[in-house]
Amino acid sequence: MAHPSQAFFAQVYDLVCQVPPGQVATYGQIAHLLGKPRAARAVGYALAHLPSDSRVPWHRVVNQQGRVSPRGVGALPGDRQRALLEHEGIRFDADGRLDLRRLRWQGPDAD
DNA sequence: ACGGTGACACCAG
DNA sequence: TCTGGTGCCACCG
Repeated sequence: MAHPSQAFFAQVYDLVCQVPPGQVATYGQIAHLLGKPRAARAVGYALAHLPSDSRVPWHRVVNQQGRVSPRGVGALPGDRQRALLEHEGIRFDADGRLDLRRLRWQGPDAD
């Protein structure tokens, strides 16, 4: 919370914290739930700046294709996200995609 | 105030 | 389906 300037970040974190293990949300979905359907990119920006010691389940947020977004250039971090998800029982196909239709979080009202 | 940047989404070929 | 272009939003010098 805190300074109004960081209000958006706080809202993103609070919402992502509500995504239960074994389920996932998309950047656009988070933006929609925050009342800003066009802010998907900003959601990604917020998660990208999350401190490493954070308890926010950032790995449960994937892109609309159901794949973990490549970070940076050489980037192994994507593998880390995938590993965390697989640890929660989520399966990936040969193309590195998960079944969004089956795993997508239904929103704060659903849980 | 302004322009560049990024873990995106959407649409046209 | 995949790829490239475009729009969008918040943040940072």
